[in-house]
Amino acid sequence: MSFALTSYKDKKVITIGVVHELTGLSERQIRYYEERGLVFPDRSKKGTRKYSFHDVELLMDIANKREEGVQTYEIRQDMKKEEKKRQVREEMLRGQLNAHFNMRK
Amino acid sequence: MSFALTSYKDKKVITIGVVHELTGLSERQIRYYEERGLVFPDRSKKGTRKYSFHDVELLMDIANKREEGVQTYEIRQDMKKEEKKRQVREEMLRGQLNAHFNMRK
DNA sequence: TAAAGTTTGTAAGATTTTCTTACAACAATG
DNA sequence: CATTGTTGTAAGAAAATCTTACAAACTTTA
Repeated sequence: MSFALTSYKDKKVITIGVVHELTGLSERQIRYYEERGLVFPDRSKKGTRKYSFHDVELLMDIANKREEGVQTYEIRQDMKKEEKKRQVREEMLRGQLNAHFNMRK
Repeated sequence: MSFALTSYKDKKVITIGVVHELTGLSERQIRYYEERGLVFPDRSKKGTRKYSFHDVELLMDIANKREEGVQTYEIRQDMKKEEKKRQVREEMLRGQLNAHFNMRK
C-alpha cells in the first residue's frame, strides 16, 4: 500500500546549470555534495544529471549549513537520522491504517 | 497590488529534451508551437529554451487538440479568448478588493 | 482545382552545456 | 604535522541545443 504523492516537486527534470542559478552554488560544489552522499540526481541515458525542486531546496539547506561551518560529513549524519525518523513515522502510520482497515472488515 | 502565487509550476527550468520526454512531442513540434505563438519559453543567456511545468501541461493540451485535428491557428484563437476571460475575472476581483478595503478605511 | 497555408521530419554545422579526471591550494581536524 | 575536507580551474570529450533550409504530405481557401 502506497500513496504516490509525487508532484512536480519531486520530478527530476532540472539540469545542473539551472540548479547553479537557483542555489548560487557552483557546479563543482553541487557535484561534490553528490560525491559526499548528500544529493542523488537522476541521470539521462547519456549521463547528464537531473535534479528536482526538492533537491534544489535540499541544496539550499546544505549551503546554509556549510556557511555555518558544518562539514558535509556531519550534514550526512544528520540526514541519516532524519531519514530514520521519517521511516519510523511511516511504519507507525502503516500500522494505524492496517489496524483500522482490519477492524472494519 | 499583486499576489505572487509563483510556485514551482511556473518556474522556467526545464530544457526541451526533457519536455520532449514528458510530453511525447518531438522537439521540432515543440519549437513549431512556439513559432505559432502557443508557448513562450524563457531563454538562457546563450539562447537555450527553458520551460515550466505549466508549459508542459499546456503542451499536452495542445497535443490533445492536435490529435482531434484542431489547427494551431484555432488553438491560438481559443487561448486568446481564455486569456481575455481571465483578465476580466482578474479585474473584477481587483474591483471587489478595492471596494472592500475602501469601505473599511 | 490551383494556390496558399499548415505541420512535421530530417540534415548540416555551429554553439552551448555537461561530463570526467586531474592537479593545486588552502582550511579544518586530530 | 599528517590527514581529510572543500573548492577552483583546466583540458578534452561527449551530449544537448540552436538556427536555417528543404522537402513531403496534408488542409484550407479562393
